[in-house]
Amino acid sequence: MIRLSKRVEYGLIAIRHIATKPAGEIVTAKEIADTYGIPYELLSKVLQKLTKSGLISSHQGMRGGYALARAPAEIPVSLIISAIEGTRQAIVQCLSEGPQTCTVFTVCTIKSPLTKVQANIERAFSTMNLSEIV
Amino acid sequence: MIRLSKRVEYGLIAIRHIATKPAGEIVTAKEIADTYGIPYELLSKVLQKLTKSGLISSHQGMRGGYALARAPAEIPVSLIISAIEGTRQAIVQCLSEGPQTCTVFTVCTIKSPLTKVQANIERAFSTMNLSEIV
DNA sequence: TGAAAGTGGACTTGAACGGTCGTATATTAA
DNA sequence: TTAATATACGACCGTTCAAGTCCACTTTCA
Ligand code: SF4
Ligand code: SF4
Repeated sequence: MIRLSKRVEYGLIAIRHIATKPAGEIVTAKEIADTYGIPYELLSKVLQKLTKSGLISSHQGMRGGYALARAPAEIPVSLIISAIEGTRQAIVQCLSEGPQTCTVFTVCTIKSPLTKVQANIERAFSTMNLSEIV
Repeated sequence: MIRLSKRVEYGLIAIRHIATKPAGEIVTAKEIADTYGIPYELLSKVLQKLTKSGLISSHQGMRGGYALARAPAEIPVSLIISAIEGTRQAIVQCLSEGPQTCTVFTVCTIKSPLTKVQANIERAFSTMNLSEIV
């Protein structure tokens, strides 16, 4: 079906939470987890992925935590999704894992229209940035 | 992630195949399965669901098969998806299984923007009909 | 009557998701 | 220097679901 993973939802909630704070303020994973009732360990994983892709910056050690690495307007939702999902972010297999991975690719008659749908969805997510959902 | 199920893809391929035939011509599940290399039993289930929702008509017995029940322009892709997926066709849980099913619903800060995204996707699928993908 | 077709339920398998645990490492305050 | 607090990271577990398979039944027509 067409469903966002919980990780993506948690990531969106978390990065939005960070964005509501004064710029540069550091927020801990625990604070976010407690605020929204999200499993701490799972949220940590998500925040680490967002860190690795450069959307937020991490600060280890005591008094550490996370802060935005860019302005909210510079963070499209599409980047958040791809940071968390890695591959598997396309509506159909052949568009994310490659044509070879689908056994019916050569005779498939719907990949062309679905590619257009995919483009529409991508555009929807890339034109919406963090500042719009705060 | 955001992915169409294989059932939906098979359903789209199948119903498009039927639509390419002269109106009223009956096509067997076996013919479709053979043409596209789709597992026959799985395809049958999908066609049965499309039949139950009135998008195609079935004819049992020898020389039986399936035919379109409406004109292609009267079959939006959204109907095909909902016929096959039943529930679980929303981008987030709270929109398809109901608000109560999500443990963080009351404090969730992203459901409002995601509802808009959902509306966009629904519009994309409901404005595209079968005649456009043939 | 029998072959060809749809109907429908049960079942298996594998992968993915959500979640958890344990440990290592970095930083800072006392 | 040390203890507390925080991220980093990999391994692990249980459930659910998608995909596919199997089989028994019914309908229809030649
Ligand atoms: S080739 Fe067709 S069936 Fe295969 S993944 Fe792409 S759209 Fe789906
Ligand atoms: S309430 Fe928020 S977290 Fe829960 S399903 Fe809806 S969007 Fe996702």
